[in-house]
Amino acid sequence: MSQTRHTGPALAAPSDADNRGVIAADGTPMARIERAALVLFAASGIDAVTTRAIATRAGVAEGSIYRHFPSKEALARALFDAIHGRLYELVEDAITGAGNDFEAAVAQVVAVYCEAADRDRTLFEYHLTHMFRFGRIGSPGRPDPTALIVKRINQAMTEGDCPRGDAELKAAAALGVVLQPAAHRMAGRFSFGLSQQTDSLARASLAALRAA
Amino acid sequence: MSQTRHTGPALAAPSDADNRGVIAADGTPMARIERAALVLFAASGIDAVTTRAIATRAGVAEGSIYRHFPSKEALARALFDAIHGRLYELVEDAITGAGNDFEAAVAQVVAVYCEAADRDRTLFEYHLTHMFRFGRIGSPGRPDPTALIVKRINQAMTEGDCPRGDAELKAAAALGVVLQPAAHRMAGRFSFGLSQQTDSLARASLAALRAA
DNA sequence: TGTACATCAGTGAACGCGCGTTCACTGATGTAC
DNA sequence: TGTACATCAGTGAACGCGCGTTCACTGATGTAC
Repeated sequence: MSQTRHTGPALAAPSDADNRGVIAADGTPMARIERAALVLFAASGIDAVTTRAIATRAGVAEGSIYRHFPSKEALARALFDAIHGRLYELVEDAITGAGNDFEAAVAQVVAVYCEAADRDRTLFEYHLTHMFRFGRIGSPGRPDPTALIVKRINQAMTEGDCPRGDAELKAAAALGVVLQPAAHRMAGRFSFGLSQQTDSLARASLAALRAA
Repeated sequence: MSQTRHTGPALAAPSDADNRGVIAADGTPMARIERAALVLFAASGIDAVTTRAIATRAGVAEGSIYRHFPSKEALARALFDAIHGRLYELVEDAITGAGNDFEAAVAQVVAVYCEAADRDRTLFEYHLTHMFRFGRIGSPGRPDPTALIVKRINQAMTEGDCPRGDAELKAAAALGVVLQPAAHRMAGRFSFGLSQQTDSLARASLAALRAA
């Protein structure tokens, strides 16, 4: 289990050597390249963004991008992996922290997603819109937040905390309760913070989980 | 309200002159171009697909694409609008068909999405993955299935069929219960038909709706 | 401390490939008289 | 019915722009002795 709790700037895991600089908030050229790429990728999608545009926004020469990333695709993947891995840690902590209390685990996981969605909206929306591109299952060793949730649901079913059913389906339904509002906010359907709705969404998520 | 019910091949609205040929199943070059583009767009995203690839798969010359669509982007948009408009009709019919029975309305709408997701998986997944690109709110006159759902929820709240709350949030949560499983299936997390889970998802959707 | 050298982030011009789109042409079909 | 003409889907070679990437060069920093 990870040491880092919900502290630190943005979603970056502080003092994580493997993720050095990824989405860090300091003003180094590398950080500025990452942030510029993130903002543009989130707004228009990876393929619609040129390395020219990234460099301009970051205030560096185009060639500088290639001092830090082997390709534009690798840059995009590094950004995705940073947020994806961070969510894995946060979900892991949330579930572990709730111990045997299933309802608390659900509430904590929902809180993790709501907070992540609010804390760094651009990063979260990038994650949301590029799950289809990078989030396909099957790469072993790849952190998979959903798998943690599925595992916890299976445990809850054997312990009688949740009606039996397909755990993958239940996990998807429960996650959808949180992620779809994030998607709708992104589409301009509403604008309030998801964190304000944590309780409401936690209840809805649990209800969906049990009913599915 | 539309005349067409859940009949006809795929998701095409039969005998709809405005959507002539869009996603039609006949073997005309135009239909083959649309189908080829749809399959490739759904698999790799619009920007990663070349007009070369579309033409090859459709068995036509590259120039032929431009006899039917002014640009690749317009082709992509036509495909999106076809499924989006079709979903609007289906949701409209489902809600109208249920009359004053709110639970039935929820169940019918969920059934619409499950059936659409199974009937033409490629088309539905294209819709799902390109909502972020084409589905931003704010274009007046554009059909908006979600708006229908929001309206029905508001009605249910005034009639006492649903606890009060933010209708947009409730709609998102309820939709997420169905769409996230579709996304997870797409990501390879499971493979069964969503139609088999209609009852289960309808219950979960209603529960989320009430709890949110 | 001073000198020589290695390393490396950053630059910006240049490259060349691949892409969306165009265009002159063809043959089939429809229409006027 | 036959002839002349218009329309239009389809072809495939060609175009040229824009893109991701490369590369020779610069200056700053670190290190050996």
